[in-house]
Amino acid sequence: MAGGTKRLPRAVREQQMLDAAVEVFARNGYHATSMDAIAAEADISKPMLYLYYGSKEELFAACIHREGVRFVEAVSPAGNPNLTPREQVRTALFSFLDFVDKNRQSWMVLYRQAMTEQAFTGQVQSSREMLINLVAKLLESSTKNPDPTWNFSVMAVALIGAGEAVADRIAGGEIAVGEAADLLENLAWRGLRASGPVRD
Amino acid sequence: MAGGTKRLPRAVREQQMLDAAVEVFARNGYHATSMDAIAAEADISKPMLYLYYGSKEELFAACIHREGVRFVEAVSPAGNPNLTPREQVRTALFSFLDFVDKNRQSWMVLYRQAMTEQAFTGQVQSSREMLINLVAKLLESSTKNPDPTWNFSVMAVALIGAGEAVADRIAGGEIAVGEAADLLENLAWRGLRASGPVRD
Amino acid sequence: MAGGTKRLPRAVREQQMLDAAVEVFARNGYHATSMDAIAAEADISKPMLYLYYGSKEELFAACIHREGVRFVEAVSPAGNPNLTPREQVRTALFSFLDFVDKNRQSWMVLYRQAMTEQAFTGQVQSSREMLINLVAKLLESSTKNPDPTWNFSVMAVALIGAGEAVADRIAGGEIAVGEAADLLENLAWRGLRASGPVRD
Amino acid sequence: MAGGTKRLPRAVREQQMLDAAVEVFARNGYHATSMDAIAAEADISKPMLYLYYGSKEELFAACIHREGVRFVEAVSPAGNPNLTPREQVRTALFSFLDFVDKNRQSWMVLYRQAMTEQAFTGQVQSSREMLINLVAKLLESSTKNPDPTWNFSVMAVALIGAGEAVADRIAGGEIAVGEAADLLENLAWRGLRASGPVRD
DNA sequence: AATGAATGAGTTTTCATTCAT
DNA sequence: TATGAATGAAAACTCATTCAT
Repeated sequence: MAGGTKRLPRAVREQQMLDAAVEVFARNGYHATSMDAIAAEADISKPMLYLYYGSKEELFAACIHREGVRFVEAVSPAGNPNLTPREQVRTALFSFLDFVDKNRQSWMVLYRQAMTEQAFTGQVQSSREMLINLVAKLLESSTKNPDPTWNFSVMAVALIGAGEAVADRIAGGEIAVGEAADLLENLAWRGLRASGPVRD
Repeated sequence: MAGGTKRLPRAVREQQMLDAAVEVFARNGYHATSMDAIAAEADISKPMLYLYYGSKEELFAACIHREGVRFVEAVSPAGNPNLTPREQVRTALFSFLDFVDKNRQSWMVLYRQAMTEQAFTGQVQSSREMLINLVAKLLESSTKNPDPTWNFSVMAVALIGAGEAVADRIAGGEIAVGEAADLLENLAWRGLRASGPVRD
Repeated sequence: MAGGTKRLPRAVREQQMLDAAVEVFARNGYHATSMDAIAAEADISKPMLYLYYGSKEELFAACIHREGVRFVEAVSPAGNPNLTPREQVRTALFSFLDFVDKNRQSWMVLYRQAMTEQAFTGQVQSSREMLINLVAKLLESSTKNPDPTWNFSVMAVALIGAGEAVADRIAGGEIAVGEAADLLENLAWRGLRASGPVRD
Repeated sequence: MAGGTKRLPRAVREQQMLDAAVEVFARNGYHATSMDAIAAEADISKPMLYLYYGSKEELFAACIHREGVRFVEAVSPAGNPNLTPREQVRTALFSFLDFVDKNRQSWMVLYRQAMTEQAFTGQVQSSREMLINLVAKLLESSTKNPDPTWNFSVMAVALIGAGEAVADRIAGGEIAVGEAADLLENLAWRGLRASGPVRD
């Protein structure tokens, strides 16, 4: 009853729907979310959802697309070529974690849901792959005399895995962005020596 | 029809069922897996599943329990106190990644599925939390003059996140165990310097 | 296919469904009635039943509620205070038996089914208890110098039991309303002497 | 595990099974009772039930048969021709209500369950019909100058209905046998005048 | 005589999806 | 544009019943 029967321009409706969908998907997961629940959250009728997005799958795809774009927009400005690699890493790390902190639902949907749902891993994985390659390149370019046996790609996987794990804790409100960024930066640059000599 | 209609002793059937369940859950995820599909895979009738495990939820719980035990059994022997911390880490890393490599479905079920399913995160998260604390302790004890601002717990989260990400690639057959173990060990001990001086 | 595929307003469909449900419940009993059978009888799809009534239990509850209301509406006008007690009893008896005669399915559902189904005895028993108390009061108030050892409540139970048994025969088409009403009235007022001196 | 694997003579086993079946049927009703539950209660395996009784329906039939015989055996001695009709009624009433009081489960199964279950009403109804005819005869024979319009059969239905309703309360432990028998006897012989003149 | 093991057939319930207005 | 009404298809779960030992 709340929303009435307003005629809204397409663009507005689209956002309203995506907002609702992201909200509910983030809360309950893809499978446990029904179109009914999304329609209710958006305060519109179910046929509207189908009119605009065709199917649950497409709606979810639209969600991860929008949130993915937001994510990229938030993180990409970090690649400022005037900075040293370490500064670049630091900036990127911070904007990444900050985005997660401020857009917990985005993170949930993109990471927790999309990554797990067979039908969508592809979409997310490919973006992720790009990011990994990017980081791998960055690592390689910032390393003098690279050891030929050294696999930068795997290293990038590990670093990003570390980042995601930490991001997950941030999304859960368990740790703070600044602390996490420092720590990850140190881990990358110095390993566990960060806190003092490690006994070997 | 494939498997015939033998009368099997309870213990055997239990394993046969769990094998099938793990297989299908790993392939399709918890929600997308129907009891029918599991019964078909195990070449038995659905009521047997219910007779032995009571419900889909309990069946899945039995899966993660069995795989969890396997996992712990495979990894725990690593804690040999005669080794240096670094050797301990190296051994643990290797047995972890080796287990994942040889039990890809276990990893899928335990990590990808159980972690995502609202109803089961608890079970897995608590084990994970224990592991994280363990690693945090290990880090702390192996560090001289620990920086009081240093948060070993977050560091453990990051390292384990890195490990999980790498394990995921191993489960996907994309990278090799030995290489991955070296790399993670180095990351932990030396950061990115591993491959040579990093320009700052 | 028989009934066409019209879009009916909610209120109409509700009644159509209840009609079908009462029909089938009365015929087969609660347990032996499947939602499929009711849907078929109502010439609609099963999901509609769930959309409107939520569950088989709630659907049955809705049935006994509607029939209960009908019953009360049919019987309650009898309580006209201008009549003598005996006239009141006579009127009430007649409207009760007449209702049963004209709404056999209602009686079946309310009495035979609802009374027997563990989950619903409560609902019906409490109405019945009220009726019994009402009758007990009526008996007490219409009796001069009541014997203090006399248990009006048990008497009410007996009389209502007699009424129900007779109603059951009426619902079965075995006896006629007028005759039954006379007889019960006499039984209440005069016992078996009704037909002449009883040898002791 | 409790019962072990004793070899019992057929007759004993049969009773053991019927005891269990009556117990569970009385508690949960026919439909809500599973063969599993009965087997468990009897502490035997399900195939035994089928070996002895063929099907759930036949098992239930055996229950109502045995309980019906018990019932008749308990009540029939009442028909002592040396007694006056009123004494006969009094004796019969008492033995009936006493039986119900001491065999609540029998009553539950015979009256509440069997009467409601489509497939069994026949069996019980025919016994009931015989009883009704018996009472009708008794009424007729004990009445001088019977009013030709007087329907003794309906009167018998009413009286037995009253008796059943009261018996139900006795089975529920709500009222005592003696009181109930007195009351029903008075109701039959004197109507509500039992407690003093009724205002007309 | 007795049972552990096994299942076919059915039940309630849910959900993505589509008409008719 | 917008929706109330409606459903096909499938999922989880149960139960009476039987077979092989």
